[in-house]
Amino acid sequence: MALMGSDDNPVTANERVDERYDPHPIEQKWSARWEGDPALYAAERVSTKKKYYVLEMLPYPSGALHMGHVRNYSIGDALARYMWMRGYNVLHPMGWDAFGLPAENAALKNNTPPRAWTLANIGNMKAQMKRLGFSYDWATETATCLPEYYRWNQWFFLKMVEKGLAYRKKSKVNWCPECATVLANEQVVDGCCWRHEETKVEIRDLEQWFLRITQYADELLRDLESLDGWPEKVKTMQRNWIGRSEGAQVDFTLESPGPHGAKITVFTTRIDTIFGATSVQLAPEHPVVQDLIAANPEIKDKVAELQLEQQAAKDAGDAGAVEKHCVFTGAYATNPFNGERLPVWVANYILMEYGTGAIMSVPAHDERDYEFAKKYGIEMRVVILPRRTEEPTGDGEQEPVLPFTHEDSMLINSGEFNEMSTPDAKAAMARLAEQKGFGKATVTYRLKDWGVSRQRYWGTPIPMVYCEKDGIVPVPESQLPVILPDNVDITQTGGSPLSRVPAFLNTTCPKCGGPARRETDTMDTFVDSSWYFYRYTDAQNTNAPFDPALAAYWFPIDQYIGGVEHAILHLIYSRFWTKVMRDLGLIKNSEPVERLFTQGMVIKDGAKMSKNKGNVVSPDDMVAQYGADAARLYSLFAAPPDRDLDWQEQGVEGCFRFLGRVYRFVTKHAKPQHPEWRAGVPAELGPEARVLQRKLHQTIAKITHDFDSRWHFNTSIAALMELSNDLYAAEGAIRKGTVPVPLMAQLQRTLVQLLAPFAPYLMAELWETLGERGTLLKQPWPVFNPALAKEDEIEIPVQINGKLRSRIMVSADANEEAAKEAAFRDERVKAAIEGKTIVKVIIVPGKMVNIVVK
RNA sequence: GCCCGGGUGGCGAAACUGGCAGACGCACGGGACUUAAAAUCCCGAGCCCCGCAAGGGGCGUGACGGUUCGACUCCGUCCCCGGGCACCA
Repeated sequence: MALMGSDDNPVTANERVDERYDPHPIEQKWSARWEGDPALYAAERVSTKKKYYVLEMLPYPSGALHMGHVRNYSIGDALARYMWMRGYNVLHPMGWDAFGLPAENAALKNNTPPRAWTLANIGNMKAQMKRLGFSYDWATETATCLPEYYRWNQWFFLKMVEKGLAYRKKSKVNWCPECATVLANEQVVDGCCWRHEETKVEIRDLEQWFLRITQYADELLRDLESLDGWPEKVKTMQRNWIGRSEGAQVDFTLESPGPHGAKITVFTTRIDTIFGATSVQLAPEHPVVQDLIAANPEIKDKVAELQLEQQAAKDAGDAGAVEKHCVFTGAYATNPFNGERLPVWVANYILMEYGTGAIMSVPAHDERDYEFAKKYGIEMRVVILPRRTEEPTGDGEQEPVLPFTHEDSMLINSGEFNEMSTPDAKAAMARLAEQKGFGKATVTYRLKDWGVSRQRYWGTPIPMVYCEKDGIVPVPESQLPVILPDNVDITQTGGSPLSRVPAFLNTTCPKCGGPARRETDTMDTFVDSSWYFYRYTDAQNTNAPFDPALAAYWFPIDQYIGGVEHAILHLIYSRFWTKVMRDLGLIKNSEPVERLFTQGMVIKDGAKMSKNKGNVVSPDDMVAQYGADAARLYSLFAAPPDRDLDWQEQGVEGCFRFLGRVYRFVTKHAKPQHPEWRAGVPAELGPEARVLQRKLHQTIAKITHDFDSRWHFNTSIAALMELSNDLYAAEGAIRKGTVPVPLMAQLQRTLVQLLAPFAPYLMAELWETLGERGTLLKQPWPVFNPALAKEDEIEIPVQINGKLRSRIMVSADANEEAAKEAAFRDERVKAAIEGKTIVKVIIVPGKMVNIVVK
């Protein structure tokens, strides 16, 4: 055995002192071992342990992972590993959101069939994930494009048809010319397609399948209250999206009725102001407008113009900025509350999609109506006043500043309702309207039913058949899955590609056996991701989407991690689907996710990474250069997980260096053959050893606390760096032999365990170096001893008049008296208060002393 | 316009309940090792001023004001950046 330097003690130092940290052989070695042990990350089917379901949002298999994925999965993986070490039965699955348009686009571009393209991408990305060392149970892997999965989409769809939750209707839909398909409301952003930010969405009339999510609107809203583990921001976004608003509908009778009806139903949240209504306003697309045009053709062009203006405003995504224009139709309608005759107008600021597409205009008490009425010189009538809590100061009614819209008001000029408060009047007026049959209290939602038909190929076929004799007929459950055919020409545009596949299109009616056509639209891919996490609990099941008993065990998901961009789309559909499944009797839980974490974006050079900006960093490059551990470590170290992360390659290098330091320390100081290596740590330690022991216990406390509460892994890793720095600083003491071998062993073992959730490859290797067998993952998490973590002596600041003037050493549990004494004994303090009067001394034990002098 | 985040050294950040601002890392400077370099190890460092130096003083968490013995932290007014919502009756 060759000894190194002359002062190297053979008992304390190994020979591989200068060995360089090369992550690649280590990561390859462990990758191969883990690959050969499929049970390693498998959840126990039957277990006495507490369960923990940690889930990261499943990726779309676009071809390669990006840094956002690496960050997302590094957070989830650290948590999964930690929970394993805490002794939980952990489910940590992964899958693929494998249907969707990019596969068709790629097919057009490269002449590769969508299936082959998608499966190749999955293969590639799965290899990347394995290379990064994520602890997924691949036995539960799910790809939504496989018939084994999507048949259950079809099954759910049939159940929803049965329950009246899926229905077909003709309606105005959002059409993206680029995607050549329909979009859900949720997929339209500022009048443009969510995937094509430059492409304006067109409005088309189409027959579509809809899911009745509005039936659950109230519950979706109400249950947000119970989601304590969700970010407030996401809940607010969902609340806004659902947009519940309580109000009333009131029928205004038309003087000259047309074929579209004799009345105009308006929606208002302020029925209490109805005596102040001075006109009725219709959306340009309101059906009654057709009748009014027929009666008065002069307004036709103007209405068309208003409609165009409205569309332009929507496209611009800046609706509020567009000027209000209106046209008087010449018609009149009667206010049922006071029999008053009101002019009917068409206005460009009234939306057909919301409420009833008609309003009563109350210029004195509504900002928009006020703006419009001022412009057109329409009468304003004040019918509510601020409520006086005290006696009026003067006589005569005080005119409020218009528009006056406060809820805390009192009615005037409103007949029998005079002097009622706004809430009382709302209730009383709605009641009267209902009694007399011209209105009622209603609730309106912004949320619309979910249009799920897509005129695309690469998606789940909708399991319905059209028969000339029997009409729309569901495919019987026994005939599922309706297989998506291969070899479909998707190069032609216009219409669903499946409609050009006769073998698919032509079928027989399940009812009468006669010739029939299949539905050729496919489902929105958000259907796939609405319930995939249930499938993970029972991915191989061929008789049901999953075994209810397994779902009951694993659900709700304990921790879901993903990007905030899914705050409404995916996360609201998932909540809806869970409630439907509950009502189908499949599950007991009403919410899928207990705790939700939304991580920040990965930024580089001040912008989100994107091909356009050319600032993309490839995970493969990072792994090739620094190894998976360093890349993952950096993605957690550079910023707290909820904040945006600025990617700096030199930062990765810093993490790589840190891992190198840990590697070298352990390879140098591991002495598993030493007779005392496994002995207990002595109760009495010298000062140098004690410093290390204290730091160790403080570090365990810190990391444990970070996992259990804040998830500020950047500070966890910083604490581990501090521990490692202290170990290096103690090398002199180690050489002298003043750090007992059992403590050395404990220091290294614990450091490796604490780092294991963040850098699993190297820690597995070092665990072995330390002479340990067995999976690190299944070792119990280190326990800290508060007595050992406690400082004996601490330095505290002494301030004079709030300014730092000195620092003193006191015992950690020094009381006020002791701290005060020590402070006044200090030379610098003495000098600073010389000749001054002491007004007051503030002492916070263990923190500071402040002496106030004059 | 409304609702959330955020604004701290050259940079990423830390300070968890009002108690030493800048932990940890990057970049930088110096030293050790080396024929040399890389790698590694050690030391330094918010800014400004005084001093040859040891050291001393002042300023400092977007701006201004307030509360307090004491404010990155609490309150008020405002500015900037990011995100969400926005004619929703």
